[in-house]
Amino acid sequence: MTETQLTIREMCDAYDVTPRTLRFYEAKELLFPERRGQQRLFTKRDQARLKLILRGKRFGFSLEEIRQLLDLYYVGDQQRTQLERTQELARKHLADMQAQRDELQIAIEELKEQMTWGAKRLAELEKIEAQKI
Amino acid sequence: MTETQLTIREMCDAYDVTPRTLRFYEAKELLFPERRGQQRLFTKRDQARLKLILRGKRFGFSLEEIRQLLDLYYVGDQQRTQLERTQELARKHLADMQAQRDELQIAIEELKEQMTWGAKRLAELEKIEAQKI
DNA sequence: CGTTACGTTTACGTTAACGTCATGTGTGCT
DNA sequence: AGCACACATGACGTTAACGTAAACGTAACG
Repeated sequence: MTETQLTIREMCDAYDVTPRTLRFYEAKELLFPERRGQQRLFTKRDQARLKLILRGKRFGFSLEEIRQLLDLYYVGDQQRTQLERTQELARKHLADMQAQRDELQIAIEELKEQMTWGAKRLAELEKIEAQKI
Repeated sequence: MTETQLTIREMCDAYDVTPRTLRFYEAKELLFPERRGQQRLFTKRDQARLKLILRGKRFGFSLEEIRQLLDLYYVGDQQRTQLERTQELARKHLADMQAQRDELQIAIEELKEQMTWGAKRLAELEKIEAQKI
């Protein structure tokens, strides 16, 4: 049975990060590993959070932004005003992400065009080289 | 007729960047403004490049990555090997961007789910508050 | 019992991408 | 001529997100 608690090394291997990074995230209150003596033990919750952190980073969100968003996934027993604030924040991020996706789609198509153009140029160059021989 | 050459200030106003940023991009060889005496004059080409730079940044690419990609849009008269190298680089970036888009789509859907869940919680809390009154 | 492996804290170093400040120069207006 | 003003060039400062090194604890292994 796969242990639900991971040591720092197992965590690093599993998610391809360094120990320094995990300690840094803990210091920034993004993760809250438990302790066995001095050792850190990363729970399922920490693992889920780390996945979200890494994903957020790939989308260009700062750690501070991510920290606030993480609350959304672990609401549990919040006050009403806090919950409303979190929802509002989420709305903004959602809009951000949708805009980013749309713009990304456009950029992808443009890049594809440029590449087919480049491919044509290459084909021409090869023809010319073939003639030289 | 809208002048095709922009001064640094016009450029800043048009694209919402600071002079420092434009000089920095020039130092990093991302832009190549001409000179009238000492003054910089940003050509159409520089403006197009700046748009691509800003877009690249929004997608989380580093300036160095962007610099290399910009070549793709200004191939003109490259050598064959250089052109091939550029195409290869573009393929990787394209794959990157597509993966990013797909992952982004998934994250968007997940976030939406969390938000409807949060909305339900909010509705419950409001019911309870209404009863208290 | 020494040492090897893994973990900890503390502190200083590093890189990217600019911001900020001091100082100098050319340009047009009055 | 005098002056403001936009722009130029260094040079140093700043922030985020870690890297790296020093100095120490502890558990297992031969």
